[in-house]
Amino acid sequence: MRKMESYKEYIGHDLCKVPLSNIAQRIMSAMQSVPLEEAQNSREGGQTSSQLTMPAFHNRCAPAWSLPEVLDRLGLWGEEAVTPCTPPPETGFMMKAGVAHSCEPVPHFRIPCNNEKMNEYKFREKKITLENEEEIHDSLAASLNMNISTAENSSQLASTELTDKMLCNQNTKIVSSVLLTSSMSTFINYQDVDLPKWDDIERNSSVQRKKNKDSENNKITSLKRKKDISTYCSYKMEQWLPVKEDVNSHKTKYDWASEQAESPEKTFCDVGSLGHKEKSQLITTIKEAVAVVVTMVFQDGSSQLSSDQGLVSSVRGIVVLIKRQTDQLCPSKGSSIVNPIVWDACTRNDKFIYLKIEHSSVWEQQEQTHKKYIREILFQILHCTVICFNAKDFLRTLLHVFGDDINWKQVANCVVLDPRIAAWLINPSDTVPSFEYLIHKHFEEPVSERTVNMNADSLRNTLHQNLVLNLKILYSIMMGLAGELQVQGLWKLFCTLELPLIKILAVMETHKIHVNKEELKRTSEILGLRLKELEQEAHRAAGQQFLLTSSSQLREVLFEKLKLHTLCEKVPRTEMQHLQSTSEVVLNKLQDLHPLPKIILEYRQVHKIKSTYVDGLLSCMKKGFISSTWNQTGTVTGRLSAKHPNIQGISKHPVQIIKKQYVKGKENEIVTISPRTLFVSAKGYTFLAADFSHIELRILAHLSCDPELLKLFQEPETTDVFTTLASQWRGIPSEQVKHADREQAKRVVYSVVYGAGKERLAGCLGITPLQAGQFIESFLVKYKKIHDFTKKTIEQCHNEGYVVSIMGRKRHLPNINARDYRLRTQAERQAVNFVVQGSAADLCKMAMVEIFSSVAISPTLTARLVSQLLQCSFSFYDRSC
DNA sequence: GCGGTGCCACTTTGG
DNA sequence: TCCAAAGTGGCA
Repeated sequence: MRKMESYKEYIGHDLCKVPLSNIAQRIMSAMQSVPLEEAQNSREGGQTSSQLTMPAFHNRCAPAWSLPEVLDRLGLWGEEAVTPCTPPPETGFMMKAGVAHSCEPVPHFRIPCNNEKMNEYKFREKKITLENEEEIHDSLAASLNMNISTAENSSQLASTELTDKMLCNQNTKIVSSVLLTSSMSTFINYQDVDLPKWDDIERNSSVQRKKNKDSENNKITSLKRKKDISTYCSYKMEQWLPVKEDVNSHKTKYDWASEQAESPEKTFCDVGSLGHKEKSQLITTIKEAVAVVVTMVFQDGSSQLSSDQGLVSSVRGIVVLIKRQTDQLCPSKGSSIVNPIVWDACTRNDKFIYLKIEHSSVWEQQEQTHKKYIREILFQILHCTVICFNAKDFLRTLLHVFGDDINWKQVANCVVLDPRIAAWLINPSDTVPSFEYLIHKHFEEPVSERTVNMNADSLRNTLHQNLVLNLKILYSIMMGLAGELQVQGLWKLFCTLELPLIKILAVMETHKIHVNKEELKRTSEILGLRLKELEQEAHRAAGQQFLLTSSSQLREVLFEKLKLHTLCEKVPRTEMQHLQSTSEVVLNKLQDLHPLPKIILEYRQVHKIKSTYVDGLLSCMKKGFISSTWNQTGTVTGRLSAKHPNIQGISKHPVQIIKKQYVKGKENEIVTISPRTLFVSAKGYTFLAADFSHIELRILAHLSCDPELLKLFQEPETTDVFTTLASQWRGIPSEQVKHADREQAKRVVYSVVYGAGKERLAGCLGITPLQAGQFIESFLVKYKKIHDFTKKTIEQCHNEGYVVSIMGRKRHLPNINARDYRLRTQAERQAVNFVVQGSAADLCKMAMVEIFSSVAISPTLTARLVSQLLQCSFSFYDRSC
């Protein structure tokens, strides 16, 4: 949400006239550097090139995944973007369309690992390198040049040298430096020395980052109070030494019980107990750390690593494992995950600290001093590579608790690794419900904690010990998953899309969306009254009382009492129990035979609005606003999902309610209720909705190369594909196509593309199955290559066992070779759907990441980027506008 | 009889 | 025998 005045300036008028910053100009010229023809050639090239061992779809992904380039290849840029234009000679942003299809992404990061899988992977990579050396060279140079040239003004050659160095010097690479050049590239890409800095946080390349880090710290230190009050310090420096570790303890694979319980203060150090000197020493330690592993501890004693983590409990503190050096990992046999006990022996320099967040009853001044120091530490932690299970929750808490001191731009700059997301990316059918589940999965042994027969003290000791051990395990699991991601070719996707998205979602969740509570309550009453009326009408029509919301009771009335099924054709059955369905499709069929079905249809519509969008929304409200929770690992296709409320499912279409007037002579009033207008923007602001246009269909056109479908997008007069299709089918000019027609056309297209049966389509369109069958056939004849694409995808899935999106997102479909016809065909449809829907998810996430990083730089750039990116499809959801 | 839980049917959204 | 979600209420 931006200030209205600013957006009017940028969007309301001619965007081309908006002056651009230096870096924005570079981006824009790079966006324009690939002519349409060339882009199309590369598209065809991508289809025919099959020398590589990777699946064909994977070949399409660009090694340097810049959004403009990917979109270019999909024909997603507007006219301006495809006009040939020579970029300025000094630009480090040249895109080479020809390289786009040729290889899988080359990861910048290596986990020292000797297992066979890794060797095989390296071999494969080497093979690719030899075959496409030049292209990879160029593409890497292109991707890295953006990072380096702006900061160091170096040539392409210099950056390539750096790349080589990085690739050769694998065994000693540390996580943080790697992430600077891969996951952070999204943000660093936009760097320009000419750009005004928006805050004190450095946001430069790895080289400059280091320099700035030092000066940043000096700044922080200078902010510190001259005298630290540490009167209640009872612990000294020695006490935040590493926990005692038993080198011989790896006799069993995973022996929790063998760890001796120690006193909690020896386990990890509460930073509140440190003296002045120790405090600054701690800051230095964090500054030099290669990574930090963090977890939040809640009031009820649970942590982010507990399976029953504090749902209601508030945050008590944060436990941090400071990794001072990269571990010399000793991989266990047959597993890419390192045995934590073995690994334990190599980590003597690690430190554990505890940061108290909760407000206690100590003197106000001490509290302030403490908070200031905690803030300093967190500030420093945000400069490290942070590993956290459910990192989004951690970042959101930081924004919430330290909202005055830590803003979203600082969070935007940090590098977080979340093993949950890594595990989900490897197997998207697995939502990875808890950390314990993750351990269980990777060590294949039940995890139990020794908590029986203990007094309060030893119980606490054990909890602390477990926490320490869990943080170590978390680190090693993350390392293992990183290796696995590389083996699977998912590392770049993880770093460039999923990791930056964590921060975006954390920031999104801290935003408050205001809701008109009074309006909601009023609406709830109106709807309640209408429901009562409809209930009475239904009882009269049925000739008996029954529960309208109960499908079984309705089934009884419709088919046993009124026997309506005997008056029409076959009534569809429910999926699981094969009972006569009472769904919308059925009720639509029955509505001419009896008044009851129509009443039920209206009742359901009103009931849905009341329960989900009005009362449901009220129950999600906190102090007059709502904020959805976003789930990054909740879908198999890579899409995001939202809950409490599901903001993606808020009804789009307004509903008209007859409000009866109980005053004589007064006419009934018709009230229009549109759930989306119940959200209100703050004064002086407005909601801006921006959307890709026909993204899945465009992806389908790209992947299938169907000439008819491509034509639809290439014809300049075609503004909206579904409107065009609806006008063709109905034989009316496109101006006369209603919104409902367009929506129907959309559903029909997707239904047919993804393999809907004629019965389903017939129900959807209100035509006979025979007609529907004919329609499907003619559609697939007209768009012949879609069918070819579907066949090819299914075939590929049969061979490989999985399918891949354009950016390498994978979905395994074990049922693809099932004997059961039903299971097999379902897997086949899912395979086709995943390739397209997963690719759309890739692009949407990429857009989010690009837009988010550009917002942090300049609204002008953002406006240009958004408008081009989304084909200028804006709408304002605010009645005041 | 009461409350919690899981499954199912149905609805909304997105494509 | 379109795909992917979340929310609600009934029912066992």
